[in-house]
Amino acid sequence: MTTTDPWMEALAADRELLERTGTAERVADVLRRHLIEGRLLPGTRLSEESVGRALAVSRNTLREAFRLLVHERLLVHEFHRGVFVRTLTVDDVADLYRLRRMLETSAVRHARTADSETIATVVRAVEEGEQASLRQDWQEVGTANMRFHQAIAALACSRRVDEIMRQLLAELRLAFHAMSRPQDFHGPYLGVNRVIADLLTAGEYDQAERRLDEYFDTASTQLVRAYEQL
Amino acid sequence: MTTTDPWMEALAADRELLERTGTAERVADVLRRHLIEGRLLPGTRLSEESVGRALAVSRNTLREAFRLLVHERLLVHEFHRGVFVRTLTVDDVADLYRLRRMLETSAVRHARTADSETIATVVRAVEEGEQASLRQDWQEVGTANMRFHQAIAALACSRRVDEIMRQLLAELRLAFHAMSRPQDFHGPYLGVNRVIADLLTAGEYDQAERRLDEYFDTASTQLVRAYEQL
DNA sequence: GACTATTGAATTGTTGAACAATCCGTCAAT
DNA sequence: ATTGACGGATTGTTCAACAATTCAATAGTC
Repeated sequence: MTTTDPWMEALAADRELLERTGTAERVADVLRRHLIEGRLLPGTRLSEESVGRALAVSRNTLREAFRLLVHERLLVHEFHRGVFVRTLTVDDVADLYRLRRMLETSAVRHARTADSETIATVVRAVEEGEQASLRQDWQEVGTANMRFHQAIAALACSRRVDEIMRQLLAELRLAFHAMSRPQDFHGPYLGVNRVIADLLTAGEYDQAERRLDEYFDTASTQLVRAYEQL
Repeated sequence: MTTTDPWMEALAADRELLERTGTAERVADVLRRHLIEGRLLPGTRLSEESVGRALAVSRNTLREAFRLLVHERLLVHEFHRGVFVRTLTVDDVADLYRLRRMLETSAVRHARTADSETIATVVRAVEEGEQASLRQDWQEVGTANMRFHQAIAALACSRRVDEIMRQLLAELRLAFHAMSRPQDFHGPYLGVNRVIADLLTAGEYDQAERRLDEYFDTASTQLVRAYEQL
């Protein structure tokens, strides 16, 4: 009876949903949220004692959480000095955009193999951005823009690409928060996003890729330029 | 006097060379080497007590090392059960090849901006593979092939791409070690590698990219096919 | 015999304390 | 202003303890 039951496989697919998680992971989640929301300025030192006391976890558990975030490049670790909120260099920002361009344009190129629901997610992100723009909710415009690009990367249908993209965007937020008017780097691209989404639904993948590539030309130089003046 | 001395900058560039490293990192290095060299069969459980005793480190330090390797997907962590050497599924192998194809073809496309030394590294990897093939040293043929693809990815001139590629290839080795005759998956591609390298030195980037894409068509289906029969 | 419940040993999860190693600011000396 | 020594504070690492959980073996039930 325990052979290949058709329903059992459906259950097994949801196996990962009930993955229990330890304290270190949860601590890392909390810190990660604070980091990507810009509550901690780059360069800030996170002392084991104070953070541990604030979250009521032991130093050992906290250090495990720190390791995770260091591996995700949100924190940097200096031996015998502690962990600090990462401060991205101009080279880092340029590098992040290089990687983004590679992943996203490749994803669009392989979009013809993606199912319609995946493309619908892209469209939805654009719509949410447009509505947020009408409300003049620039904060939400920014996160909708992030979701748009996450959705673009998802066209590759690869768990690993999704994961890399998640990390990449989290890291990029460190750069955005360091600047004075982050809105300027999301609002102007609403139109391009719409065009790309429409091209995707129309099946014009080559054109979508070209538009995306042009977007990166302007967006990356703009951000790098702005980031250069510390 | 401590202003912008021309030599001081040269020194500062070598700053990263003296990064001291803690015990956890070194433990992770040791375990990583054993993992990618196939000394531990996938599915093997690494008990904190025995590994800690073997390496003479405390449980806490060992757990920090485990976290790093879990983050690199070389180990998997099951709550209250321990860490195990990862066993890749067929989907994992397919996903790894999807990501490789994206990164490597994109890297080749942007190869025109890479300096000649970076391309020379590709050629060198091919030559080392060819010489190892003459010696019938199939082990070395395999690692030379890995170096070739690492060098291809390096054409993107991105620290992050290099890092992702390193992890990706380490993960792939888990799949190779699980198979009976790993040689079959490196040797046949020596010719293609040579062709791609020659096209790169000749500046024929589009053709190089097309050849690489074709390589992935055959290589990925071959490996997935072989991996399906457990 | 097949299935379920219970028990207990073994392992992991987490904490707290301890000590060594190192960093950093301070102050004195030159 | 530079150097050197001192001392407090922080991190690096280990150890011991206990709670939580798994796993295998046992016994019990139909």
